[in-house]
Amino acid sequence: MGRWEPNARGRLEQAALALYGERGFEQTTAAEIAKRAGLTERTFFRYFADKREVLFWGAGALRDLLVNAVAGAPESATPIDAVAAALAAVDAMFGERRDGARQRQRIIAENPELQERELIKMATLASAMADALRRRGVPDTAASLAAEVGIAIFRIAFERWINDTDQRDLSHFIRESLDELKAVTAGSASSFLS
Amino acid sequence: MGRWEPNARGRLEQAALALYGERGFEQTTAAEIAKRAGLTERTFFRYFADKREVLFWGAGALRDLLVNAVAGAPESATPIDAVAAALAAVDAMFGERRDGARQRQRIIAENPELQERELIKMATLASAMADALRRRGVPDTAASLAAEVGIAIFRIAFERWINDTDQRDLSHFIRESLDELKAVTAGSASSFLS
DNA sequence: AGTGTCATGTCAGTTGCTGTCATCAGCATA
DNA sequence: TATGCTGATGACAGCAACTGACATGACACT
Repeated sequence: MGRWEPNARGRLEQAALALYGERGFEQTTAAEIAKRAGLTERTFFRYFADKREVLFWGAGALRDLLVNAVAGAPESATPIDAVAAALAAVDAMFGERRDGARQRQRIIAENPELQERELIKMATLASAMADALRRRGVPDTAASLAAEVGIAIFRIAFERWINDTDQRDLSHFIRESLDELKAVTAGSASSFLS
Repeated sequence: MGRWEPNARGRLEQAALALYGERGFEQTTAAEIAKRAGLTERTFFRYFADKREVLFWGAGALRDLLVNAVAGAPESATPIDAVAAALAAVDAMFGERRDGARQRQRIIAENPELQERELIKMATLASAMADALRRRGVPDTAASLAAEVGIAIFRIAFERWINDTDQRDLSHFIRESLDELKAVTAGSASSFLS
């Protein structure tokens, strides 16, 4: 066997998740995480840009998934169609592990710094989807709007899914939110600005 | 005159904005800000919870403005109507000082930590508006959606306004985005989830 | 054997932020 | 006038998040 135990990153991640869950995010120091993983604090920061990033480094893969789904939607699909297809793809990928998602979300919900990081990751996803829509020829503003609205739907659907006591899956809530959105925006609107 | 120069908070804010503008946010230390304001670092942190908050502490007033506008919208107004009215109120309040807004936005755009803080402030606004809508009797999901979508519209309209070279005012872009949203969501949609 | 690479360790330093106690003008009240 | 309280600030010590610089030693390749 090699000089070092294998999978340093994975050990750090596991140790961090365990400690964040036990004591909470703020009450956990980087040195403690490293120690539990059998490494040093310095090495922790070589793998993760900061303490928060442990919970979010998977966002890159999620972004690729969304972008590919948007790009791969049929030519005939409207912007919202393409976004809806992308969200459905997310369900297919992460839909099973609701318990893990719950645990992670509980940790995030307890700490404002983590919520900030989550929001900027979501914004990154929206931005990437908007770019993908523009590559499909969708005009600038429409692309931004469809992507941003799609992420809003995802956030709301995800929250409801996490807190759902039945076994309804994520795409159920996505569909529900999407329909409700259409109902909400169909109203008169903008009359106060004219 | 008193023992202390008056308006410590204002002096700190002014010093911070100046330094953030000159050297950038990261390159400015809390001690430097305090020194320029004729105070100590400790006092800086008594007025502002952290370095970032200097740029965002006005958000409380903005929240009140939005909430009051939503609450004060006529009974007949749909959720989106109420949200649109609230955004129009923001334009009336902050619409004139575009140059200040530009400067502030430039500083934020250059630093991810500041973007995170901006996003959580926006999320707070959305949440407050959603609550205000619920108090009007709007159902749960619809309230969240209308508020979240309203903030998305605001963000996009604000960005376009900041970068606009003509003299079109903020409400112009809000109206534009709102109409575009209606067009975008009116499409078929959700067919991929059925 | 020699040489370079790569993951990790070690150490020292900066900065954001916090807790705690001291100071001292101004005000009230006796 | 004396006394005591209050509220804003300073002074100081300390922790924890990160960063830069350099050292180490197993492994691979030649």
